[in-house]
Amino acid sequence: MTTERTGSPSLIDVARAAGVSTATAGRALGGYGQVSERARERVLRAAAELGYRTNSLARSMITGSTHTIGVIVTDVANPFFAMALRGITDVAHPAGFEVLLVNTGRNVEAEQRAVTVMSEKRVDGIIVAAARPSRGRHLKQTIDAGVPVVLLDREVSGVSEADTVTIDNEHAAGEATRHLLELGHRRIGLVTEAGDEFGRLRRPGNRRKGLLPSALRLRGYLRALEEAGLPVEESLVATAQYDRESAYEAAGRLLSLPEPPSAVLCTDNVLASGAYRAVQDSGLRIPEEISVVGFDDEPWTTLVRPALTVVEQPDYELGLRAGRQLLHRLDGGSGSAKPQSVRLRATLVVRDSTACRR
Amino acid sequence: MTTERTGSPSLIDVARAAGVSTATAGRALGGYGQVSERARERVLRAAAELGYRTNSLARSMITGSTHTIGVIVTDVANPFFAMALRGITDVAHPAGFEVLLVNTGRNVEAEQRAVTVMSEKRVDGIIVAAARPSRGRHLKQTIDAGVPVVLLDREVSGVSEADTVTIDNEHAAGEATRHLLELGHRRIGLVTEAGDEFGRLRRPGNRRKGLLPSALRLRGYLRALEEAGLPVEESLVATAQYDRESAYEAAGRLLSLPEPPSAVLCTDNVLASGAYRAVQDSGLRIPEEISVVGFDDEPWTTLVRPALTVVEQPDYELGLRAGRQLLHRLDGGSGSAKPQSVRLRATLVVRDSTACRR
DNA sequence: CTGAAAGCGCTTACAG
DNA sequence: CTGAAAGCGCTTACAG
Repeated sequence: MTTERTGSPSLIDVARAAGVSTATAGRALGGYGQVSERARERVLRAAAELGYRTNSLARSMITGSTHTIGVIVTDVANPFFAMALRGITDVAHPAGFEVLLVNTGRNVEAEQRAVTVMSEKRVDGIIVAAARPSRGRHLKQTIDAGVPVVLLDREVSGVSEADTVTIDNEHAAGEATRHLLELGHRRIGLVTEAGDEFGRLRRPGNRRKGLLPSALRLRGYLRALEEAGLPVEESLVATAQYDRESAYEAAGRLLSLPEPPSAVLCTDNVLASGAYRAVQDSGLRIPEEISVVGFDDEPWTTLVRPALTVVEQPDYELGLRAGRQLLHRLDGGSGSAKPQSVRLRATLVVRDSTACRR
Repeated sequence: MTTERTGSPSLIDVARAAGVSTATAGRALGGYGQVSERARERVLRAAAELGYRTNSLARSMITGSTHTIGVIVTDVANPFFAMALRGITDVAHPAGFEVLLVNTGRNVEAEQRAVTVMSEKRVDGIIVAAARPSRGRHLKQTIDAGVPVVLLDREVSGVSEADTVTIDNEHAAGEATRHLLELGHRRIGLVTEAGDEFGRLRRPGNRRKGLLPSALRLRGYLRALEEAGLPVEESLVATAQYDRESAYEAAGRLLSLPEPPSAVLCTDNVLASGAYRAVQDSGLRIPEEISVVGFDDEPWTTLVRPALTVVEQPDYELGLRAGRQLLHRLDGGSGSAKPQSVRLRATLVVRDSTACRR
């Protein structure tokens, strides 16, 4: 029976109108198999007249592919992820893939639910910026169930089968720290959300995966100090929640230390804006009295005075590469090839907020 | 025949393992209909053991709902849309809806394709920030085909059946202009991407829908000047492409006018950052020698010195309301109720970049 | 090149 | 509460 008024016209309706079988109509419309020019024309005309739209659900159920990739991030409103997301869509759309987006708000349960739902919706693959590098069982299961996963921005312990596209955070933070060391700074403060990893990181030989970017940056900072033969002082590592206000307070704590740092490094763009504000409010002159380094090259960093020295992350490219990685794997070519690991370099951009220690 | 090794286990496999019919297994797993406690337990256990994941495609094909909403924006990387998008996901996810995201890059053809694909994927509804307010046929067709559409941030001519969630741009720009007028400014420059609408807007009685926010802001500016009995000078309206560099140049043109403005209003956050930069580089002191007003309350506006006076748009709420609007319509309650039109107010936040004309 | 038939994996009356 | 059967709208061998 035909669904004439209930919903949208089906292939049956089109086939009937064109005077062919549904098989032929499907071939003409779907661009597969062989169809005579004459049949094709009649089908296309009928489809246009009826306002026919293919039902992708039915097609996907048969073909096994939805041409949809899942993208899971912790916060789309963070410029870093917003840019990465654009990188992903910019490679996905031209390739004929749609993006199913989930924002987890850094909640692992939300991430687990997202992965489940995406599996049920039969996405072809998933790109995920994991909320917690130590929680990866759901991702492992997803891969085992045959859904390719690309880890974005952060590796996850126990998910070694996934492709990985990250930034060399440890090296980047090291660069920034060395830059300050070369300027003569000996007491360098850090504003980070990974302060609680301090103890774990100090234990030597701790090379396991599963650290958030901020923790890796903390490690880069610590290593650079050690290599310079400087003592690491825990009071110089100020922990903040992941928001501007908390970073403001953390930076304030550094500045009011009995022996305050002569330079401050922030491990992230959100924290940097809060810390920069705190330094402004402290009345200290940048860079004469204190040097400041941020992470991520947001537009505002060149608008403030003095312009901020930053570690510039290739956020857009990160997304681009993750998208390509996934599409490549879906292409079948590399179907079950061994996981690829791409690590992009961040660049230190020296501007006016860093200067020699007076 | 069972798909035992080919793919993931199906309901048939679960039913067999649990010793019940697929109908019963489906009821137990899907949470619909009546199932005895005993049967439910056996089914759930079997499903867990097999690692069963429901196939949403099959379910959706029958139920007619995918629990997915399409979201179309011009640029996810723009903080304004990034925030709106988060508003949408924040209301969609808790309600059990996923978001299918398309970035059009302001390209109408991309938008048309997006709408088609989303229809074919049978999204339950679409939220769209249209690329061109004058091009709405594809949206109209979508609505006619039974897919609810909510217009975000911009109305589209000829799509009167859609719900609408916008900001009162004309009023907001008027407020900003009046603020400058009250400070004694008589020559107020505008940096906008809608400069080419200048002629059309000046013709009185032009009340048709289908103007981009920037054009509405231009209109608000023009009206405020007229109401103040001031002549409108075309040379004070500097047109820019939608990027920082172009805004930098446009602002530069204003400043090098024979008789330059004593105040500049920017109709958008991207343009504002470029214009602010141009003023900085001009050497003019803000606000002593020139006042500056921006749009959108980005974090950087309080980081620059002097802090920027801005029109603050409720970007997050815009997304939230659009999401709610759509979900409400999907709830059936308001199924075919007449279209709702929500207009949110933007707020003028006066800071240090505006002062009395000297 | 074309069509009849089977089948993708579910849900939904319907009868018991 | 349970199950056999029909059906959602397509694509895919298979035979002609």
